[in-house]
Amino acid sequence: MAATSVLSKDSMKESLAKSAFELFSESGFKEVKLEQVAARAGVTKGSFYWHYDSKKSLILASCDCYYKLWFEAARKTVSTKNDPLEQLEAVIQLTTEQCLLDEKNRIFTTELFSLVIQDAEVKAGWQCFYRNVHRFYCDILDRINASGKFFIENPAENIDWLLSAVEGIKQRAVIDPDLCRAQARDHIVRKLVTIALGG
Amino acid sequence: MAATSVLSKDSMKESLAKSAFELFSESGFKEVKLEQVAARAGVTKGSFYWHYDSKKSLILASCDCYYKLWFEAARKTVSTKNDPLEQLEAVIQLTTEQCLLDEKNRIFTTELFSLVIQDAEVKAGWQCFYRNVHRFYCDILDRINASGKFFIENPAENIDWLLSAVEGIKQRAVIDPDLCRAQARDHIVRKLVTIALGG
DNA sequence: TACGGTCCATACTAGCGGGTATGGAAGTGT
DNA sequence: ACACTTCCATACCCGCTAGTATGGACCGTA
Repeated sequence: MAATSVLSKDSMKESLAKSAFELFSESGFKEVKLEQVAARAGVTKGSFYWHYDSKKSLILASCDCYYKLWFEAARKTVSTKNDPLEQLEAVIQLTTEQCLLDEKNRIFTTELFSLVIQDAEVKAGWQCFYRNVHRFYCDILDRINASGKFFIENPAENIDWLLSAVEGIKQRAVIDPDLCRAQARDHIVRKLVTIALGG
Repeated sequence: MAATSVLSKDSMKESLAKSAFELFSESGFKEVKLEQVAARAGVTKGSFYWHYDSKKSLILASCDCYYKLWFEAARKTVSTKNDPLEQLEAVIQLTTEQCLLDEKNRIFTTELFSLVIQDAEVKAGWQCFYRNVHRFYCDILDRINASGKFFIENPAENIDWLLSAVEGIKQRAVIDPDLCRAQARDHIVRKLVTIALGG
């Protein structure tokens, strides 16, 4: 197998996953047809099956795509600050914006939760992602503790409450347009920071 | 139309809605087929269409079923206590148990959220239900305030955070079996009460 | 030049499930 | 006794889509 072939194969496989992720984020897993996914990637359904053996494999790939994007954005956001407290605020701000303003994010995660309940593999993937996100936040709290400015007693539990609140906000945002106002957003971010710090 | 016919008609229509609600709570909206719903209610698919004109009507009816059951359980729970603070604790306890122990509840609501995003009618129904739940909790807080024992500054906002946290817990419970331990449950209930009281 | 692997398109199958057409049994009003 | 309504069953249609069968173009290799 030549090097170019390898690249071509992987790139099309990833392109299909990315196309799927985008479409799933607009209409959900069941609504999106394989032909649409293939078309967006520039191939046909027949070719799709050369790269994936089923729709479910594609769904799993699109989840990985989402997980990867989350960490890319989060790490990038963190890297813009030096102070760990500012890092926490920045990541919470990022997460809040995603919940409140990015409807596609909401659609994808909501659909994902349905699947998590129904499918063991999807559940395992989500479980892994959730643990990593949890650790990501905890690391920031640990750095805050190390800085000596604050002392956070139960970082892990605070983060659990933070993540719970975030999911709740995501759902409220679906039916409550007022949450998207800049003022409400800032208020939410401040409240979430308080939760993370154990207040 | 005779009285017996009226009763029979409404009873079968409700029976179909109830059967649908139960099946949806086990496998989700898309998975459940109209034939299953009809069979559980003791009729066939053809008969189903005499009572409902589409699967979507059935879904809406099953949602109403859920909403009704929630308020029945909540009101019953509240009626067992006189002290509004105890009422609050009891309802939060009830809600938590539903989130943590009742998998069917989780499945139904998770599926419901997917639909809320996709369908305007389902969304409107959920919006109405959410408002009523919100008011239900706020009324309890108002009674607590009236009792003079506590003073809760922002009842409405506290309840928003309470409901957000509850939804987050529901999701965490899917992947975290530890939450179902009695000890963890009590801890969560205490924390939620604190949130409701504005702590 | 012959061969085998890669990647893709075209055309097709299969079966599932929402919805319909139709008829019939039982009860009701006159 | 007659028509009429209500409620249900049987049998059927039809659209849709995941997945398959097949063949061909291209590329590296011997």
